[in-house]
Amino acid sequence: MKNQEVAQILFEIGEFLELQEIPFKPQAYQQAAIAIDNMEEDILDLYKKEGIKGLEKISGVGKSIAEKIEEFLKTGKVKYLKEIKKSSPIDLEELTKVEGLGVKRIKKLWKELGVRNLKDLEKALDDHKIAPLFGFGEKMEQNILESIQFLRQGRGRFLLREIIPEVERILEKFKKIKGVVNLSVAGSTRRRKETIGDVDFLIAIKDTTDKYLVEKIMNTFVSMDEVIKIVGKGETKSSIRTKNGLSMDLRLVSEGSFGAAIQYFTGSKDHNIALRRIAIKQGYKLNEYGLFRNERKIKGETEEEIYEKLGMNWIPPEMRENQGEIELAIQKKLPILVELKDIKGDFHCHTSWDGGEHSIKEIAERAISLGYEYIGIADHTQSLKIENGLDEKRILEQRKEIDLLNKSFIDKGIDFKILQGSEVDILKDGSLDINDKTLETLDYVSVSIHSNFKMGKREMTKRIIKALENPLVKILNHPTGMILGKRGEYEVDIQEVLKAAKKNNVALEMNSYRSDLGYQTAKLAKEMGIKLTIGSDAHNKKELADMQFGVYQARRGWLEKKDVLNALSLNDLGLR
DNA sequence: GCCGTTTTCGGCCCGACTGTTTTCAGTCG
Repeated sequence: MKNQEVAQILFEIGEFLELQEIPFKPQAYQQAAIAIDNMEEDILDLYKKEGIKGLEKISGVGKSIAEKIEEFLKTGKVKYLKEIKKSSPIDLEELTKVEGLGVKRIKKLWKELGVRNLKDLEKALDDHKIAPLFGFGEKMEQNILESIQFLRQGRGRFLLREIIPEVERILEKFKKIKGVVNLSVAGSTRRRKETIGDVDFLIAIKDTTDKYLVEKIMNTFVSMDEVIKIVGKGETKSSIRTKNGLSMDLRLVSEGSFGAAIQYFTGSKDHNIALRRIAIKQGYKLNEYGLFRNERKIKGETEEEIYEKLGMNWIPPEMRENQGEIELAIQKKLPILVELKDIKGDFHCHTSWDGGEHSIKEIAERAISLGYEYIGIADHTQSLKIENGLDEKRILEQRKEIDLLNKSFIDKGIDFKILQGSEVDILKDGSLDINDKTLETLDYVSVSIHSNFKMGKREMTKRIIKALENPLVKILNHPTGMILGKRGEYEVDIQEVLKAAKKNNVALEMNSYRSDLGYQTAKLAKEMGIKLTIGSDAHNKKELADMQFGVYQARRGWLEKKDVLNALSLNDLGLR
C-alpha cells in the first residue's frame, strides 16, 4: 500500500508550508494526509481504476493535491516538495519529533543558530546557545535536552495488550479516592487501537473549585510509582512520563462536563473535527465542557445526550475514526458491534500435543470456565518441526483422546464440545502438508503460512489462493503474517486473497495475539460478505483470555455478531 | 488548498499549560 507514503509526503508539504507561514494551506495538506492514511482502499488501485477524478473523491483532496498524488504514483517523486525543501534545508521530519519543538521554534533555531537537524540541535545544546535566545530560556533548553534523550531511547508505540493492565491498575487507584464521581481512560486506549502512543485519563468530580480534592488527585497521579518525570501539573491537566517511556495525561472535569470531556478526549481527532463541524452547522459550539448555544450550555453530562442532541446515535469508541460512522449514526443505522460475551468458542489454540503448555483437557476446562460452547484445537502440523507438529498418524491418535473427552462431557451432562481442527502448514507451492484423507477426519481445517516468508508478492498470493481452493479448508489463519511489534507482513496481494476467500467460502482469522489482519481489512472483508473468526492463538490456558484483543479489533472493523464465525452456536456452525 | 442544507467566495476546531517576552506565543492533543 502506497497510502502511508502518500500521506507522509502531503504531511511534510504541510509542515514546510507552515514553516513559510502560509495560512490555511498547511491544514489543507495535513487533512488530506490524515484522510489518505485512514483510507481502506489502496490509493494506487483507486488511481488505476478511476484516475485523477478518483483521487479527488477523497475527502480533503482537490485538484491541486490530486495532481501531486498522481505525480508521486507515476514517478515516485513530487517536484513541489523538492522545491520547497530546497528553499529551507531543515530536516523538519526529524526535528518535529522533538517534544516541545514545533515549526515556529524550529524556524527560529535555524535562523539564529543555523540548526538544520537533530545533530545541529544537539551541538547547539552542548554549547548552551539555546537558552539565551529571545523566547527560549534555561528551562526550555533543559526540556529540549530531555526530549532528545527520550527520542534517542526510541519512543515507540505500545501494544494495547501491554497497556491495558496498567491502565486498569491506575483506574482502580483513583476509584478509591473519595469525591471521584466518574472516571475513564480516553484517547486511543478507549478506542482500542492496537497500538497506543500515550494514555489519557479523565476524572470527574462534583466541584472543580474544591482545591483540596483537586490537589489530592493531581498529587496521586504525579507521585505514582511508575512516574519518572512530571511533564506538567495544573488544576485541570497533568502529564507524566513512566519508567518504560509511556506518556500519560490526566484531566479533571466537573461532573456536568464529563460526557463532553470523555467525548472530546476519546477522539479520534478526525472524528471530533467532523462532529464539531456538524455542531457549528446546527448553531452549536462543541468543546470539552459541553454543547453550547450562545454561551449557554445545553448538554454535557453524558456522551449519549451530546450525540443525541446533534441528531445521531451514540457511536461506540472503536468506530470513531471518521470513516463514515457519523453518517450511519445520523441515519440511525449503526451496526451492533460484536462483544466479548457473544463469543461462543475459539478456533485457534494449541495444546501439549504440539509443544503448547497445557493438555487438551486443561485447555477445554478453561474454555468451559470462559463460558464457551466449544473449543477448536488447532495444533501445528508436521512441517513445523520446531513446534513438534503433528503428522497424519498423530492426528488420528489425537482424535481418540478428543472423542474420549467429549464422551466424558456428555456423561457429566456438560454442554460443551471439543472440536479437532488443525493449523495445517501451507507449503511453498501452496499444497498442504497433511493429506486430504486425514484432513477429512477433522472437524474443520485451518491453514497458515509459517515458512518461506520472503517470496515475491505474486508467488505468495498464488500460494495462499491455491491453499484456499482446497475444499476442505475452512479458515485462513493470520492472513498477512504480521506479528504486531515483532514482524512485518509478508508481501501479499490481500485484495486477491479476499476475493479467493469469498469465492471458496473460507473465513479469515483476526488473530488476537498478532493483530495481523488490520481492522480496515476486516471491514473490507465484511463488506464483501466474508466471514471472520477471532482466534486467540493461545499456547496455554491463560492466553485463551486474549480473545478480548481480537474482539476489540473486530469492533474497530465494524464487525457484528453475524460476521464472526465463532460467535455462532455449535449447531449453527454447520459442522458434522 | 479545500469546500458548500447560509456559500463558487469566504471561511477554515478549540482550549490548557508552559515558559517567558509581564500579557502572550507556541505547542500539544
